Amino acid sequence: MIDRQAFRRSFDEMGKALARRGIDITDPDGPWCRASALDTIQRKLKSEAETLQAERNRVSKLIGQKKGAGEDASTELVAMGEVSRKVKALETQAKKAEAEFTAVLMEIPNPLHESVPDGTSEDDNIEIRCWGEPRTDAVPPHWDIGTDLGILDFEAGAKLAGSRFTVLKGAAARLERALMQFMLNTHVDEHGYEEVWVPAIANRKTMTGTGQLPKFEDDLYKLEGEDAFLIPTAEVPVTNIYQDQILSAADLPKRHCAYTPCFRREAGSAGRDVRGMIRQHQFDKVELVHLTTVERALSDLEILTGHAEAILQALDLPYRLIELCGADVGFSAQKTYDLEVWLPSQQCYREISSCSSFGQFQGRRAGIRYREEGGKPQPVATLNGSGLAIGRTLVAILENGWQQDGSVTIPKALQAYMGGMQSIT
RNA sequence: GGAAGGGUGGCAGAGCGGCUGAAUGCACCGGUCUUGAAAACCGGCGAAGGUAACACUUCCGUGGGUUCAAAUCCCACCCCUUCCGCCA
Repeated sequence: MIDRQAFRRSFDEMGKALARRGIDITDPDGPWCRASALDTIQRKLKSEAETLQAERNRVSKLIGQKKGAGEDASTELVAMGEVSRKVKALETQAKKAEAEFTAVLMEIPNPLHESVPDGTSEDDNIEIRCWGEPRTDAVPPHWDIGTDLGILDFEAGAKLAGSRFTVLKGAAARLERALMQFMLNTHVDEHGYEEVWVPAIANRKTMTGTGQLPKFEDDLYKLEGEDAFLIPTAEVPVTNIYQDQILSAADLPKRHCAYTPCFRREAGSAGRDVRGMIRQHQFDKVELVHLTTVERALSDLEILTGHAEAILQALDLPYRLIELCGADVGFSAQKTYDLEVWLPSQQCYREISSCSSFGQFQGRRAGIRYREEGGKPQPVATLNGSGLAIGRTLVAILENGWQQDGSVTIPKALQAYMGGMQSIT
């Protein structure tokens, strides 16, 4: 959620930062203009209600004193009966206006950081750097590689659950598990993360805290009969561990990594990546989450991104780092880097990790605050990134490790996790 | 799912219609004392909105209700603990 103070005091600046996302800030029916109008109404009603409340409090105290002293207070009692009715009516109105205002604020995305490049589509994203040598020879798509080796079974996945589900068998199942272990171990042992294990179901408040709700309910799997959802990413439960807490500045930065399954309805993705394992309704991911100070947010983003890159490098997978332009940065983020891994069958780079700084946007929504010594509490800055998406990593290994004889070479770093297996045949 | 108990400030824990935004202890901050520290003593110390600063308003799980007045009484819901049932 955007900062209310800043919304009023830096209205024009913030509007400009939002306009760079392609949002029309002059549309009177748009959230930006509506928020502005609702704020005025809300504040007026609130101040009217407060004036009357002050009167009621003052006289009620007087009544108490008079009664205590055995004096007659009937005049005040009658007068306050009337005031009390008015207060109640005004309070209700003010509360309603405040709720409407907040609801609209919740739908306004995070203003972009000034360093984010301009752009109108993903074509305007900027390549920052490349790593590794992309292979350019003809490589079959991973679904053929996996099916031929008998380790990916898309038909079984479809039978069990529907399209966009896959069954992994033998070496593929083990590879999935090996990747999970390898990634967690690397982040814990080499990058200093504290590992957490969290629920894969989150309630509405938690989903709202990180920004998935209220706007993106259609992307989530909702549980029948409960106000709870399957998590689309570990970011949700891990960040919200600190929901409604005040941390000490000395506790920051907090760095957590977590493995969870992730569930996405992919409602708007009909026809995209229908074959193979690139876009699944359920996939595994190891996620990196930072809670830090406002000052450190941007520099910590570089650090976090580096931790994700380290995994790709250790697996010897060619990749590039791109910075998303204004039009492509997600709702809650202020700045985002994507890591894209080379897929030889498609002769292009595909997203395998997304690392974002959220500034105080999530901290404000989720009520996660920190206090400098002797200072006032303020929202923490949050960051997160995939470290990495495991299913897509598996795809990348199958394709980049594919040999002419149909076998797949396993990256050295994973061989110990595979029981010494060097290649899948 | 059934029964009982409970949700109060960073933590622990009183309060159970007005003098309570909340005793007390711990933690924390400032001071006295001390070569220094500890102890002891003195003072301060919740959050949000609002203000130039005050004032003022709101917040004792959440939402309603009763009352001139609610942390305190009533209703509903949520969560936690214990016991029973079921179960990996």
